[in-house]
Amino acid sequence: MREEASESMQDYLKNIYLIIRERGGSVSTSELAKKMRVSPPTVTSMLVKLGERKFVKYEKYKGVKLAKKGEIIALEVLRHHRLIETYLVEHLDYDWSEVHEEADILEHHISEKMELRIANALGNPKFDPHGAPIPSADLSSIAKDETTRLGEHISGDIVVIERVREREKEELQYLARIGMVPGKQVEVESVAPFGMVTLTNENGTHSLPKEIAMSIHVKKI
Amino acid sequence: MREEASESMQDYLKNIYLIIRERGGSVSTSELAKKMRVSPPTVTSMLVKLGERKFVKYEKYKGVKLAKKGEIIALEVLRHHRLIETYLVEHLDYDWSEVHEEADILEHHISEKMELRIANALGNPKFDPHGAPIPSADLSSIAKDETTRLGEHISGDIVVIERVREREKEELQYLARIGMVPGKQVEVESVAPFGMVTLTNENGTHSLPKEIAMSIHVKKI
DNA sequence: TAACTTTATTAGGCCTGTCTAAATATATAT
DNA sequence: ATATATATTTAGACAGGCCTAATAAAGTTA
Ligand SMILES: [Mn+2]
Ligand SMILES: [Mn+2]
Ligand SMILES: [Mn+2]
Ligand SMILES: [Mn+2]
Repeated sequence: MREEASESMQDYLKNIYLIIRERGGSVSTSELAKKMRVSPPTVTSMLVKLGERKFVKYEKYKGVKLAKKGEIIALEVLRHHRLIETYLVEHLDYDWSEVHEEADILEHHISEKMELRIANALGNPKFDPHGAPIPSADLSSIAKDETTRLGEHISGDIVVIERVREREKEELQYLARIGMVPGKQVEVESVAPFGMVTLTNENGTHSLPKEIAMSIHVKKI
Repeated sequence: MREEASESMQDYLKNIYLIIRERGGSVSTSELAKKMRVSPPTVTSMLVKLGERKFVKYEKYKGVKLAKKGEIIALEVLRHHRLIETYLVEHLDYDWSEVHEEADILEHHISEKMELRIANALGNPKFDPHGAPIPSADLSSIAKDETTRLGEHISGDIVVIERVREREKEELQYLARIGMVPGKQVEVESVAPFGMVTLTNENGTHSLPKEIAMSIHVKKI
């Protein structure tokens, strides 16, 4: 399946999937251009091509959504990505915060056999080291998101971190350093009106910009 | 270094290196075209490009050799290839005979960090599962070949297999099945004039075409 | 709704790696 | 040494993925 789409197409499909999964609706040319670090005309011409090949539903000036074929490819690439990240952390001594780049390349190049061997070596995990759900081997399912965002919580809430979304490596390293990683418990101390959240965890008290707090998924306890 | 050459260039350089290491001299257009499964004009234009970028020394109608820059890239890619093959066998339950394709792709896509982590996980091996030498981390050295070819030996010689060169997967699987793998001892029973060698190992007696016997490197004991 | 701003598409071009067909250089055989 | 065969290069084309500049559509504001 994935071999039907070039590496570049696979990345477009994956990114369309990720944007829509996070916030629904459809994806605009400029949004995709920004995420893929490519010019808008490049996106337009790729969307035309992906549309012709029935990977996406694209209507001029109206944004793009995935067609079934495209969603399957997106899930396949995402499964590879998240399995690779997990493998690098569990078996090759990578840090949580530094696996992304490597996985972003290798996701397109491992065989189905290697995917299987990696998944087996890991015991078929359902989540990657950031807490992101790994699509099932048959690509039929991916864990539903039942979390809230740390940035939505109010003073006094006590939560457990379930997931930290992809961000710049330095940001992730900082969060790791202050103990804001999946599995840790955090209490919301205060929420300032100008977008700063103060939190306490086992490491002490820390303040984070709301944007960062919104990229941390949690469950209230 | 390797990032200066495209994936395709890396493969040309690697294959030029492999041909010259095996038999010296220079490499012809048609030879390379055959090895790379590409048309001769494609090779010509690539050689011109590699020459302009000082990766090779190429003279029209006279074949190609590697320049220093090109040799370093070839060694780097080869190190990746052989480390990956070793890793797949040692840690991901691949069979000796089925690692080649995977490594042929991944060799271009792993980072220097991953190379290092893989090498460490393996204890910095000097040889891959086929017995081929792995270039050193600084690419300054690669084990000298001190073996003879099984196909050169005469009746009565007793040898140990040191290396089995890359061939079709099915051929390697057959050799594995009859116990012709690195580390095993073999006695040459007879050498027929029409190019058939008969051998005895712990599995019994087997005949191999001379061409195959020539791709098995051994040391006489 | 008219003017202006923002977003998206069209037009045209470039580079890489590949191909086939035609031309030419080199090697081989009579 | 000439003719023939083989190997190689040149010429010209194409698809993929990207770009900038120009144009046009959609959205926003007055
Ligand atoms: Mn990618
Ligand atoms: Mn897969
Ligand atoms: Mn390769
Ligand atoms: Mn390397």
